[in-house]
Amino acid sequence: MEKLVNYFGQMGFEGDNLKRIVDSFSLQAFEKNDFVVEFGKTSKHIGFINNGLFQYYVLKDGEEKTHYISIENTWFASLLSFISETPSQENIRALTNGSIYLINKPNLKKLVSEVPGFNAFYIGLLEQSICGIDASRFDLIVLTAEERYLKMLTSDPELLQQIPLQYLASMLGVTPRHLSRIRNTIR
Amino acid sequence: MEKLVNYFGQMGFEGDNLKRIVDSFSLQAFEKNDFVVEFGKTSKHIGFINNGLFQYYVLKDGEEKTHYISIENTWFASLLSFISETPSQENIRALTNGSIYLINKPNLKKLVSEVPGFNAFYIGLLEQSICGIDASRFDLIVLTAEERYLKMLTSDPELLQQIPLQYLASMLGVTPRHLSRIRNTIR
DNA sequence: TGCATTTCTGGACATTTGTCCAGTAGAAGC
DNA sequence: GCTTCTACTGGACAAATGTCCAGAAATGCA
Repeated sequence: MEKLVNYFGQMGFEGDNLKRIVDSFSLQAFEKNDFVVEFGKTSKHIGFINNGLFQYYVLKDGEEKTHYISIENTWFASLLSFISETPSQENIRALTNGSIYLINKPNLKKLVSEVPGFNAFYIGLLEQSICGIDASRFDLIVLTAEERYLKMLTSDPELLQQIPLQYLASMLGVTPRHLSRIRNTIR
Repeated sequence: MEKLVNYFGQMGFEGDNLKRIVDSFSLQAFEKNDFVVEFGKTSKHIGFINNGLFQYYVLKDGEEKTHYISIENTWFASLLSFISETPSQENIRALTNGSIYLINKPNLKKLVSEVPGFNAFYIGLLEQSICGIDASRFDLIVLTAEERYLKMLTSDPELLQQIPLQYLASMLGVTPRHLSRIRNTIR
């Protein structure tokens, strides 16, 4: 649980509170192609990624539409399903072997109401998530696929190196054929 | 402040707590074309819309790109700017005369930390916002403009009736010319 | 009511993006 | 070392979407 201790330590928790928080998570391993969240099932956990790459996607007319990929040291959630306790509209799958520190909703709620400061931490986490998702939504409307690609080149270079271009194309909202054209014109 | 009293009453607040909450807001009127939030300035408030239509947009190459429109009885915010206290990337403007109950951040924080239950309310509001924004982002990647239009027809009929099609086209990510084609093929 | 302004539609053509596919290169397994 | 699989590129053509624009319809205002 080392990463988790470090993370919450940096967030200002210590002693019994830190232990209480860390003990509420459990580390689960996933092999390449394992599902973490499956379409139609309600997601009961959120988590902090210890290592690995996880692909969020939906099947449409038999095709995978990737809308997000998370990497290590970031939070992981099928937000809509977890928050509203409804069946997930998406699949989340391990693209590599990896592991995630998971926590379920009852335990999360307990931390929020019982551990001093955790409530402020959770509000901060929600606010950060909103900023990230809102900015991403903003870019989808305001920027072209080429501009989004250029933005990723500078803002997420480590992600770009790790994931196959076909997934990236899907995230950008274009076909692999077209991403190839975009990459070609940039050179 | 009637709408606000009703709203927070339905949320389970009463007596002194309800009064304390409502008194933290102030009603501000806007005339058509007034700016509520201006590009480059940090947004200091969030609010609850008493009445009116408010357009969120950005100027790109001299053109307005509308990414959202809020209507009465919903919450209003330039989220990224308000939360992260950075200059707004967007303009928000009144499309009609209207008014908004506004609250600033210090007052909001006080309510969160001092009024019993407000903290849970605020977490719920953030969670609801995340669900809405995430679903919208999801649709932008997974659905075509035509599918998004059909979805709005059933999910937001009142909004469709109120806003000019040019703004709707922009929200859907197409030109007015193309929205006209979409509407034509649907008939 | 009538004029001015804004909004909406759709034609003609240009550009962008997708589809289908074949070829190459590199990685993985035996 | 050879085969097999997967990822990536780019050609040729098709389909979707944008640009420019003019006329029609709707709306606001005097």
